[in-house]
Amino acid sequence: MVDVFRALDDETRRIVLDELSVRDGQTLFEICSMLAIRHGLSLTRQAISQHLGVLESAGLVVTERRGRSKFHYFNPEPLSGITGRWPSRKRTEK
Amino acid sequence: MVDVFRALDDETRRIVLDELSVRDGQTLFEICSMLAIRHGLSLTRQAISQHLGVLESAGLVVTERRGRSKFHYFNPEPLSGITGRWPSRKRTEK
DNA sequence: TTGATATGCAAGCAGTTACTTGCCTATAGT
DNA sequence: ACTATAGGCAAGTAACTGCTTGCATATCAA
Repeated sequence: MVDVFRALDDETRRIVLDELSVRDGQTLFEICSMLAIRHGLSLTRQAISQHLGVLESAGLVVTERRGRSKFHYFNPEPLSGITGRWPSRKRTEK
Repeated sequence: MVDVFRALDDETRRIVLDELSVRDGQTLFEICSMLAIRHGLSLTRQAISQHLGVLESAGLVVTERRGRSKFHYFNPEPLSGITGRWPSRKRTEK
């Protein structure tokens, strides 16, 4: 089980979340193409697969397997634990 | 300049933010005592000083030096960049 | 079945991180 | 001036992280 904070401590993983938040439900190969073409990241498929594993372990990505493809979906719910830990006191609070 | 995500990827640093959000403006030695007594963390002063340096470099802590003491204040503003990057789509959005 | 596609597992390597140890600077009190 | 207090700098080390390479598994199409 990976911590949400650690999962977010990597620009590649953050970009993956960016991409999934734009187009959800992509496969590993689609994500590889996205990162290579649109972000100039020349990583191997395995490297990206490991990143997806970290994101999934942190609950930020949920997957669904159909046939030989695995679809990845962005789950923003764990992000609430971050700002929820240090609730920024509103100035309207007397 | 340290990334906010990296600064948060450490439980000790997160606890420091917890402590400062409860009692702001503590010195290095006060923070050391807090971590040791209330959290059972037996770290050296230098280790905690380095953590404070990371937090300050990320903008999460601002400091003010008076005499031989340095006071540390929690600045939650950089946290807005985290949830701001992946705005959780509200369900009221059609 | 044969071959191509989509993904998984695991070992190894280089760079980074957290922590310690040792020494140094600066301020305050006597 | 001397001592204690509060903090800073830097090198070294053990553990971890991101990435690659190589091989294996599973699904689909012919």
